[in-house]
Amino acid sequence: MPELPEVETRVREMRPLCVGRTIVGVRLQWARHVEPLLPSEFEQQILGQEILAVERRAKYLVFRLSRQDLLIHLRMSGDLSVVASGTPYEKHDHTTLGFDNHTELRFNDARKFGRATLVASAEQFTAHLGPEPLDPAFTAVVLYQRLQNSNRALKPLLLDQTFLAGVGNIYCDEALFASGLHPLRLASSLSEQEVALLWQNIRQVLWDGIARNGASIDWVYRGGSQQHHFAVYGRTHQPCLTCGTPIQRLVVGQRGTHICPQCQPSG
DNA sequence: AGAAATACCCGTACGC
DNA sequence: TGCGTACGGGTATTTC
Repeated sequence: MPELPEVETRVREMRPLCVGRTIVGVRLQWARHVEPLLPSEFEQQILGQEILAVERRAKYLVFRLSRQDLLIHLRMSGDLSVVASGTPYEKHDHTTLGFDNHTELRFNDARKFGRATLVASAEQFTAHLGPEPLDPAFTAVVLYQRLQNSNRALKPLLLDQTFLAGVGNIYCDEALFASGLHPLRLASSLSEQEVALLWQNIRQVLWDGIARNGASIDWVYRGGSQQHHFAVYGRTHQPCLTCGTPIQRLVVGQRGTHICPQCQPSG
């Protein structure tokens, strides 16, 4: 369940392993990974291009290539790694890019939700997305104005990538809890004070996630400890860390939602 | 037009 | 044990 912090973690991990590499080989095991291009088109276009930079926009990893941009979205279960050429393939290694130094970038994606999109311009491709929550330009005032313009419930709005880019279900629940806001509150009903708190907490939970290298959650089924450091997400029926009230799970906009009914009054 | 619901996937957890 | 089923999650697409 990579959200902004998990994607940012991968960006930082991939950057030193990918920048400066030239793509000399392609292996596609799942054609739809590269839609809307056909595998043959994808391969023909990407071969020979050098990776100039690795960046992030929303939940996309952006690989700046010689002539194009490659955007990788991990969706639910995707993960990236760079391994030595010849390393045996893992079960769900669907897309592999071979580099000029005997290493390979492997896109493992158990649920096949991810995408590797080759485009002329990442900016154009992501133009419809909302502001970056960690960008200095994203101020509390900007958030307040955007919330004022909406009649929707708070949570579905925060998850709408055209409203705000990079926040997913987990960090959304965490930010709302930290702000004492009920997920069904009407966006435009928030006071300036409430928005200021929400703005601060959105950024805080994201920064915290990045600081922990996105390792707070067992996202992509990496074996071992399933420990996480969240206050409400995944803590249904467990006591609220603030007041002890059992955490409730409800469904908001089709999404599992975790709240403390005491700390996040619906009224 | 805008908002809500559905489709896309499959590993996992659960019930019988 | 093994089979069947519900569930989750981000976003493009479809429906309301």
